[in-house]
Order: sequence, then C-alpha cells, then structure tokens
Amino acid sequence: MAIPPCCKVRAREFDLKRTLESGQVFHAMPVGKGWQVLADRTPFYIEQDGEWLLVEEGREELIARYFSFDHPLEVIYEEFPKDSFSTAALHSCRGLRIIRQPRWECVGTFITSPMKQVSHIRQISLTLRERYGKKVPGSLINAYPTPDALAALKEEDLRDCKLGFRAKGLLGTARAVAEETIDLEAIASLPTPEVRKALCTLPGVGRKVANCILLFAYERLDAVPVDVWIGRILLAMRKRKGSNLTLEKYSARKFGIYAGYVQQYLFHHARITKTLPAA
DNA sequence: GACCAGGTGCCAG
DNA sequence: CTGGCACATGGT
Repeated sequence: MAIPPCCKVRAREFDLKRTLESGQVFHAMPVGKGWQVLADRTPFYIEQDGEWLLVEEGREELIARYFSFDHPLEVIYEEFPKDSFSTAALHSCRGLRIIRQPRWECVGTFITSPMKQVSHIRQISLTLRERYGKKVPGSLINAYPTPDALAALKEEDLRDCKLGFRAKGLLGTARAVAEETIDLEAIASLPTPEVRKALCTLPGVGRKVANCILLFAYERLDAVPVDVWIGRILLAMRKRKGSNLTLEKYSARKFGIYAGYVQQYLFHHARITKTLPAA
C-alpha cells in the first residue's frame, strides 16, 4: 500500500507500539514499519523512529488529540507509586499513553471483552468491522459498526461473530443507544459516579467495563477497571483479601488522581512479563 | 482435557 | 454487602 506524503513530528514521552498494544484499542494494523489506525472515521498512517513520528501531512492535530499528547506524563511519573513492581512497570511501559477513544466504539468493544484475551477481543472487533462497519476510503480497516447497524441485527448474527454470551449485551446496548434511551455524548458532562451509573444501566456493562469506558472514552484518568490481572496485582500489594470494589477503592487512595494511568502500566507490565508483585 | 482469559447478571444468605 | 453459578470461545 502506498504511503501518503509524510511529515516529521517530535513526540516526547510517547511509545506508539506500547500504546497500541496495551489493550485499549483493538483495531490498529501493522503496515510496513508503522501502523494504520482509524480515529473514529479518520484513517492515518503513523510510524515511530525514536523521538520522531512520521505522520501524514494534515493529520498532526488529530493524532496529537487521539494519543493524548496533552497528558502530563512527567507529572504522572513523579506521582507514580515507589514500590518495586510499580517502578518496574513505569520503566517497561514508559511512553504508554491513554488514548482518547470514540465513545460508542469503546462501549461496544469493551462489552465484548469479558473473559476474553486481548487477541480475541481484537478478532471480534475486526470481524464486526469487516461485516457491519462502513468502508473508509484509503483504509484497510472498516469503521466500527454504528449503533444503528448493530441494532438492526439478530442475536444470532452477533453470535456468528464469535461473541458468545456477549452477543445479547452488545445487541441490547446498541438498541439502547440507537433508540436514544441513553445519550453517550450528553452524559459526558456529568460527574464520574453519575456517568458510571448511566453506563451500568446498559446490558453487558458492569463496574469493570464501565471503568474502562470512563478511562478510555470519558477522560476520567482516575478510573480503575479491576480485572483478573489488576485484581491479583492489587491483592498482592495490599496483602489481604478484599472484593474488587474494595481493591478499586484501595487503588484510588494509593494511586491518586492518575490512578487509571498507574493501573494501565501495571496491567500491561504484568501481562507482557507474566509477573506479579512479590508476596 | 483441564485451566484461564481486561466479567456480568442473578440468586441466595 | 458477600459468595456461587451459568454463560461461549479459543489458546496453552
């Protein structure tokens, strides 16, 4: 595939590969030395060489916003917990940024995430895009299917995309959004607990998925999704039993206003190294 | 084949 | 509030 005219942009504290592979978005395609990415309906090619980014001319602003170049990583790193596991996570994930995702795409993909590995979530996302998403000129990847497109399907169609028991939730949620039972844009102005409450009314969205959506699509950088990995990590740090909700509150106290960032580094580090904090 | 994966919903105690 | 169970699918 031909690579369009490019320009160089300096990016500080940014690691493209880590960011794209850390279980936030699930569609990015390796192409040549870089990646093809779709920010909602806008495709772009991006390639990293040290501090420099090769990006398509005219897409600089969109890319800066998508990858949250405005997040103050230096500040976040200073406030990082000082225990050895967190320090190791910081070093092995430095440059990982929380992506600003389209709201509906984030809701949809994380409804398909329960009890699935990252690679499976990716397969499901790509199948849904392939079958039900709009083609985007100049992009290998289709757009994420709209709520209307999914709302028109049968549960069987979604099960055929290997969603399993998650099909019912995605269909129900697509219909709720299509019928305007919930307005994913309007709730963005509410305080975090109220956004979470609204999201949790959707079928297939519980506390963990809601926190993923808050972190990745509503800029709530203090939101901590407690999955099996984070659960085990926090349990080891806290050194005593507790429910996921207890662990989430513990992490809020311990990690502060950027707890979601800390969580993402711990998650990615544990996953790639297959290690946990020492008991 | 068992075991596990970025859980949720529902039910009992 | 907590614990227990069913729910699909694919990879070690």
